[in-house]
Amino acid sequence: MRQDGREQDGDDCAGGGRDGDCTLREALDRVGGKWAIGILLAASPGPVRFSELTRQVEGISRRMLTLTLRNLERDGLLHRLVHPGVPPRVEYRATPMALELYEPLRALTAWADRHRTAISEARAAYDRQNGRG
Amino acid sequence: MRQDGREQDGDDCAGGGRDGDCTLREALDRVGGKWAIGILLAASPGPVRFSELTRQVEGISRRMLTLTLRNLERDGLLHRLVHPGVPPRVEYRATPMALELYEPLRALTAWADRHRTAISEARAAYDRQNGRG
DNA sequence: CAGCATCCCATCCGATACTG
DNA sequence: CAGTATCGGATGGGATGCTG
Repeated sequence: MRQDGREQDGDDCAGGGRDGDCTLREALDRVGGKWAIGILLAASPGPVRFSELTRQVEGISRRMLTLTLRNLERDGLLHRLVHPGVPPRVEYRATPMALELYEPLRALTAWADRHRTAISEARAAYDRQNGRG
Repeated sequence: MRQDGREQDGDDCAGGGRDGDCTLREALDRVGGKWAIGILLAASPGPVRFSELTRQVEGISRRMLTLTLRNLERDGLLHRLVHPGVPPRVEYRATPMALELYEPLRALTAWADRHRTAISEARAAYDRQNGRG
């Protein structure tokens, strides 16, 4: 039931034919979830604590924050550092590998930015053509 | 119930705080699904027919192919051209906007490629530390 | 050939209550 | 503070049968 989001390393990842498609899937699986990006961006400037993340990543539940953090940690995108004591204090820090994600993601953002209105209009046109209910 | 994958244009898209996060979400929502990339890559070199796609995008079902094609068409990433006659003949062609996606996706692929083994090892280490069952 | 309709399961994700 | 445990709804996606 994979509630922990853990997958086998021996992924099938055959789904495309063209080379690099599989590699792309790997990247998207890491970053495509609802919260991963928000967390990584929040952790990029410097280490953040759990409670900071619940505030900075708006709308996230403690459950999804925990699950996503664990996955990012597992993939080596975040380091988790526990400062012993009471109250507990845990810091998450983006790894260099995670910081390198910034560039590719900026490229994607730029694309979305360039075409935002075109996409919006395409949708409107499509929905007008067909029914939207 | 959204079986057609249609979402409102007025997305909440608040989930991050940092600017550009929302824009990034929009892009990922378009391209993050299991099949969108494979289809777009297959359609990039030139127009493809439905049946070609069922072969080139390995593992896809007719259902998911249809759904994903409709979504890509709705977002203006594919043009659908029906040649009347019997048997039916439908061509899908990537739009210029879709072709521009190639660059950002290549950046992501390059990232995944650079760090593939690092990620794999991070996972193995994590799973060794904690239990993998 | 190019779909659509239906059924069903797996996973994602949110809400909530509890804990060291 | 930083989680874990449990439940339940929403969504993604596969299998299959039917149709113009």
